[in-house]
Amino acid sequence: MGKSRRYRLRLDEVKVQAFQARLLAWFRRNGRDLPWRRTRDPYKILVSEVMLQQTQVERVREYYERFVQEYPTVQDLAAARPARVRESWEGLGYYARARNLHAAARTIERRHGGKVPRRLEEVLALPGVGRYTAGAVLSFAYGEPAPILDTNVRRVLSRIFASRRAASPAGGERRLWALAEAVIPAGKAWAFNQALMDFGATVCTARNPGCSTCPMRRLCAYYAGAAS
DNA sequence: AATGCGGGGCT
DNA sequence: AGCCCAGCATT
Repeated sequence: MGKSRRYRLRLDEVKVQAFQARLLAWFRRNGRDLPWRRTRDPYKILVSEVMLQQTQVERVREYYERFVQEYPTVQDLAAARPARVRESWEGLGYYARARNLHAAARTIERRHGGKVPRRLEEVLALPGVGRYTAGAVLSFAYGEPAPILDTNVRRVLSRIFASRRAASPAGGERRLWALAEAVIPAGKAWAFNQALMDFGATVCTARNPGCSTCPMRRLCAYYAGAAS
C-alpha cells in the first residue's frame, strides 16, 4: 500500500477489467479447495500463510490441520512451550518460522488483545511477517484490498502486463507491487488474490505454462510475444 | 544488494 | 548427485 501507491502506473483500464472478470470466472470453476480457504479466522490464516512461505501446498496441508487442531486459538499457541511448537513444526523446515510464529502469537496476545491486528503496519511488525504475508492476512482474513506478491503472482502479472522498459530490478519490484494493488477489484480482494495464486500455481506456471487453454491469452503480453 | 535458512523438485 | 528455488530476517 503506502509506498507502492505513489508509483505511477499507466494501465489500460479495459484490459484490467477483462483480466479481473476472466480470472474470477476461472477461479469459480477451477479454484482449489484448501483447508485454510474454509476459514476466515485471522489466526488460522496467519498460521497457513507462514507455513506456505517456501513450502508447497501439498506439504503444508497435513501440518496445517494438525497445527490448528493442537493450537486452535492464538491463546493456545501463545501459551505453548517453545519446544512443543518446534515439535509440531518438525519436518516442515525453516524453523525460524515456527519461532517467529510463536513469538507473533505472544505479541498478538499481549499487545493486541488476542486479535490479529488489521492495520498493515501492525501486521508487518509481527515477527516472521513480511509484505507478502501481511497482504495475505489482510485480504484473506479481513477482505482488505491489500496486494500480495509472491513468485506465482509476480510471474502472472509480469507475463500479462509485461513492462516495456525493465529500468532497474528494484523499479520492477515497485511497479509489480503497484500493479498487484491496482488490479484488485473493489470488494473482491479475497477471491481475486486467491485466484491469482491458484492461476499461477496451476495454469501460468514457470515451466510449460498452459497457454493453449488459458482464458487470458488474448490479454497476455507474454503469449503475444511467444506466439509471434 | 547479498546471504542463510531446510527441504523438495527438477535436471 | 548436484543445482535451483523463494519470503523473511539479517548483514
